[in-house]
Amino acid sequence: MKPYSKTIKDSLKEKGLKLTPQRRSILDVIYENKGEHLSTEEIFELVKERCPEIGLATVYRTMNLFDREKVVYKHNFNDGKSRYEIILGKNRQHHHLICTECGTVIEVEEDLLENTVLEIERKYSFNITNYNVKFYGLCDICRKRV
Amino acid sequence: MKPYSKTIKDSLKEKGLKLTPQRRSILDVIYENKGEHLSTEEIFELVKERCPEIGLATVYRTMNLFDREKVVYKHNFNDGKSRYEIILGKNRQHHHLICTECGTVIEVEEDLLENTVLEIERKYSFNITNYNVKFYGLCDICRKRV
DNA sequence: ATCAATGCAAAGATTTTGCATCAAG
DNA sequence: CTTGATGCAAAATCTTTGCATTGAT
Repeated sequence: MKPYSKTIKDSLKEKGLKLTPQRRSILDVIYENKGEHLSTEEIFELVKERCPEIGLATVYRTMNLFDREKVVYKHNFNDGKSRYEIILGKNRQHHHLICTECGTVIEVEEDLLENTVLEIERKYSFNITNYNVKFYGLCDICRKRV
Repeated sequence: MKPYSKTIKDSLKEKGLKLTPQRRSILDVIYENKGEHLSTEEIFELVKERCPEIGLATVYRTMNLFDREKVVYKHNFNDGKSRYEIILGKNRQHHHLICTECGTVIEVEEDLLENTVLEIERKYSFNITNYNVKFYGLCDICRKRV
């Protein structure tokens, strides 16, 4: 049993939703690629290897479901498509450095704003469940090249 | 003369690009709506009022140009379209609280990570030119309602 | 039996592109 | 005149939806 299965299955069942073979395969794929930021099409291709009858529309529907249920985080790196990252255990995202020259995305693992969250919540009367930071600039290679 | 015109015109000219009437009108519109996050279509509609012959494709092309030239920041609030915000003077963005229930976007004016930027730059060998924080959660109204 | 989930194809929406024309240096 | 910019329409993407069918509970 994959480490995510129990909790996700439960939280789906609570809402009368099912963990179908298709959804399980998608979950497996995004778990096994937890370092990547796969697009819907890429997930579709990978899932097809183990579940050839799946349709692209199902992947789109499932990713929307997983986004609503906070199983994944939906990223936008300005390449025209949504990209997804599984949310594991701790409920906060990690963050990204995005090179504006070559588009490379580098993960940042720090807990950047844990201290600030409470302050902002109070000041703006807003209940923060997650946050995400994107840093834009030049990666090491492009800085030397440009 | 609008306060942005000088610098932007210069930085365009340096690259052999022109500040045409269409581009100037777009600039006027996004400057006059600096509190908003207008979509391309919305910009198009507003620009048409003062420049009726403009085509939608020109607005798309111009917004891409302005994004590359760092005249605007291209936002994604997961509503299916890109939304733009003019970048004025100080080169850092402000940040946003996004309600996952109703989609409301609230501006956060704090300087959140100025102290952390240098640290991250060193640690990841990355030259940060801008950053953006999105906080997700429930706004005051939705928290009471849901 | 019921109700959600699926696959497929069609439709929708946003964004990009090809091309002839226009405008400025 | 040369080169970028424009407008229009067509094309290209990505994403959603309608509908008949399937599959669990």
